[in-house]
Amino acid sequence: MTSSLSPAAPSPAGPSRRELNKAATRQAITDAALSLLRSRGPGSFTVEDIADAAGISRRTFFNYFSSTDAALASVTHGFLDNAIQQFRLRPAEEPILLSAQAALMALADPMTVAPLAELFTLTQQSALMAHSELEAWDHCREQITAVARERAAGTPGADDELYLRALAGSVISCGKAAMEVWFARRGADLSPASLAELRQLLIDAMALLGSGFTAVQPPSPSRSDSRSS
Amino acid sequence: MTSSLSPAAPSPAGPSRRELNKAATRQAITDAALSLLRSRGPGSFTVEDIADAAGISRRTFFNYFSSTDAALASVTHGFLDNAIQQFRLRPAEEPILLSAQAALMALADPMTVAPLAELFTLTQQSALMAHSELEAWDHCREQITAVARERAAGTPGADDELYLRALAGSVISCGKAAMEVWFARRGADLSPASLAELRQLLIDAMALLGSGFTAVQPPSPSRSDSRSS
DNA sequence: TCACACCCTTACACTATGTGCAAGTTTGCA
DNA sequence: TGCAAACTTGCACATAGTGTAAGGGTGTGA
Repeated sequence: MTSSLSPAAPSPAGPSRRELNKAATRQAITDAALSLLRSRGPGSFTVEDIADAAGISRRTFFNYFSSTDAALASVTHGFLDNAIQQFRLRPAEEPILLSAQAALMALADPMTVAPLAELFTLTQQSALMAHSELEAWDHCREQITAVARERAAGTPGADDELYLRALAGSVISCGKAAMEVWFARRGADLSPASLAELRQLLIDAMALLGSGFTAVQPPSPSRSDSRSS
Repeated sequence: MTSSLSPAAPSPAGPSRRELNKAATRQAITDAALSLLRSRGPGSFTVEDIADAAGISRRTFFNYFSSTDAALASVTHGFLDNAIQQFRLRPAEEPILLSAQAALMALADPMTVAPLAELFTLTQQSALMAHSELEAWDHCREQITAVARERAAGTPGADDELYLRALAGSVISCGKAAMEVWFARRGADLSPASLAELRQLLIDAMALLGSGFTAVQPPSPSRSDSRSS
């Protein structure tokens, strides 16, 4: 774990050696966990297996993650933290649903989605959505609530907790629903056509939410037209 | 655990002795768990403590629940199963949001809400929503999805998975949001006024969802008016 | 360059979780 | 009554998760 390169840190005052080491260890752990998930399937390897594969002690594993579940869920966490970051970048005046849609669009690229897609397929498409997986989504929900709350400080009508929480929760649920449907339809297919379908599903989901789920009865051709690429 | 009453089962062909015993044991476990939660606070008692308090062996505990968390979450599970039951009773033609609202109304009575309210307050108002707690809500989401799917078999427009999952997830999120806000405002207050507020919050939450969260800008007096009893 | 303080890793010990198994007990049924 | 199925229990064991103290790498100031 201790790469002894030239001791001088480069001039661009980046993260310190300690931070780099920690990040590398963290990455080594999740890589090892994913590798074991690929080779043995879910639930058939232990913390010690991961620690051995990552070249660290069992105790150190627990300094980074509280369980094998949590190590795997770091993939989801990374994805969703990314989403939050994109979400924060949106202008404060923009309607929240549009911000969410835009943030999600920014994530529908192969590099970002690939780890999550693989995780989903390897864990049997959310058959038994792991505990930590649910926690990751819930954590994201809280983040969105917080951002919405900040924005609402200026907006007169959107100031109550019910509105904020209900909206944030619904956004998360719809985003999750879109990804689940996509995984169910396409598996780990990351082709441009498949990613276009994912984007369309995310747009459709946000549209459903924005319309109060009333756009059902009329079979309007502009609704969920995701099947035709 | 073995109450030796008259061996003859009563004529009203109710549940068998075995089922009664199992139900009693299950209840004894959750009672013991709740009691320990009250007296010691969350995270400060073990499975063995619960088993001792319930008068069963540690091994038997695990025949009923997979963790202390799960034992406590049975409260939430009971509440939500009740909700699903009410939900199923609604006519199939009724819009899902109305069905959800009606089902939730039926649960806003003291006897039904009390256990959940106590659990919430004892676990610091969802500060660290336990793993199993999240699972309970997720399970309920799946149930609602299933019911909606059955209904959609007849309806032409609502047949796709995205619609079903997004809607069910949003309904759950909004219901959860309403309860969270209520707990935050009222704690374990079960007075008629408090329960009326809960009902209003649930109605408001479903209304928000039904309107696509657009009823924000105009400060219409009919919106979230829950503060005035 | 050295020395010191700090952070991180690790081994060890220990409690708690969760499960398989086999024996004992209760319940259902003929 | 007697048997079969279901339930409980004790035991053993692998794994999870945490406190602690010792050792090694890292930042910093003299």
